Amino acid sequence: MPRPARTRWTILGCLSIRPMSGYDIKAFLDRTLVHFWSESYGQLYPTLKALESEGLIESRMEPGERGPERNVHSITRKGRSELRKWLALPAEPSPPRYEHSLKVFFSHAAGPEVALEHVGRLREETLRTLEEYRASEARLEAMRDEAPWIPYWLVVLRGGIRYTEMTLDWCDESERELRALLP
Amino acid sequence: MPRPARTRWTILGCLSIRPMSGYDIKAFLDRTLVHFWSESYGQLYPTLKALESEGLIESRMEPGERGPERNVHSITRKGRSELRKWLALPAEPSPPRYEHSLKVFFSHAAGPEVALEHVGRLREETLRTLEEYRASEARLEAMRDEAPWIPYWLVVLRGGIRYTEMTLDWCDESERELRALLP
DNA sequence: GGTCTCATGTAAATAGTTACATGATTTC
DNA sequence: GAAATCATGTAACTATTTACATGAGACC
Repeated sequence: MPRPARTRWTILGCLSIRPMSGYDIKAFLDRTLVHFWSESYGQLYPTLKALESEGLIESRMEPGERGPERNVHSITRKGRSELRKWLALPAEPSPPRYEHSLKVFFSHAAGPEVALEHVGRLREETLRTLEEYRASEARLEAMRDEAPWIPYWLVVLRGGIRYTEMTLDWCDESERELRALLP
Repeated sequence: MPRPARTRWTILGCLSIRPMSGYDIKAFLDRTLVHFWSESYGQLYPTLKALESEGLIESRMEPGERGPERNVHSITRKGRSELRKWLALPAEPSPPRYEHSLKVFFSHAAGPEVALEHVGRLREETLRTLEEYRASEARLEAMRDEAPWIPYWLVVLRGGIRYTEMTLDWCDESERELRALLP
């Protein structure tokens, strides 16, 4: 039994907001969901074709406002109903891939200095992410009543904020622990 | 340029602790690292062969204590040196796959009840994980001085504990937010 | 003329899971 | 004798990324 192909649901989710081209979907994902989910063009374009042939989306070419023609996709009634079915299903776990944790876990083979560098880099990355999150939060707060999906986005975003804050605390604690291992 | 194949480093990391069979490695990963990293037999066995042919590990058959023969692998000096090199490199980000977040994000298309169910399920899963973590923490604390790698494992484990505690707080907050959206 | 953004798509390769095949030993 | 655990491995498939090919329009 194959694992569920989640690109299709991601696309359907995006199109449930508004009609988009493949490029739009990619940009939307990269701007809004980048820390929770990502897709590449290599997945997006073939899946868009499949969804059209299944009647879950409708596509039509439109002249680009500035640039080439755009292939704009809209979700159909059938697509919306499939999306709702998928949303109601429990989330499937993805195999965990925390490379930072993996490296720290095995750092005895290299020494505490190496682990400390990983923690330091993670702190910097996390600080940058937190700034992005706070900016997004302010933006979404300001337009909270403009669209009915904003509250859901905020719920997810606040999970991200909690995650980054927790990570920074962990960095503090871990640096103390690891410095104690220094020769 | 292909993405780095991280199965090899995972194997080398495990063998830096002690010699293991493929079965041992899988069991070790599933018992100790399951929430941070995972590998399947389909990746493990072929990679073990590749590592042997590259001289990073050495393998020899041994009679099983209870059961069939075991193919036991040990890390070589060259393997240890390669592992150290990889450990010193910055961690590569993995594409994020938080399906819970994805579903909550798009839950406007299905309604707050659906989002609340996801949060509820996540809480239950997280509670179970937290129990496991606490048990592991107690076990590792008790044997802290028995092996020099335990402090590194504890650092990672405490990240997991913080993560689960943060998640439970998020579930509380999100349930309040989502209940306010109920009709 | 050069570079950036907009825009669509394909080909090749990798990474990874799942299911299957096989069989020994131990425990009930 | 059934079931669980120990143990190795392969085949088929899916998911996914990366790199490439292509080109229009805007801006400097």
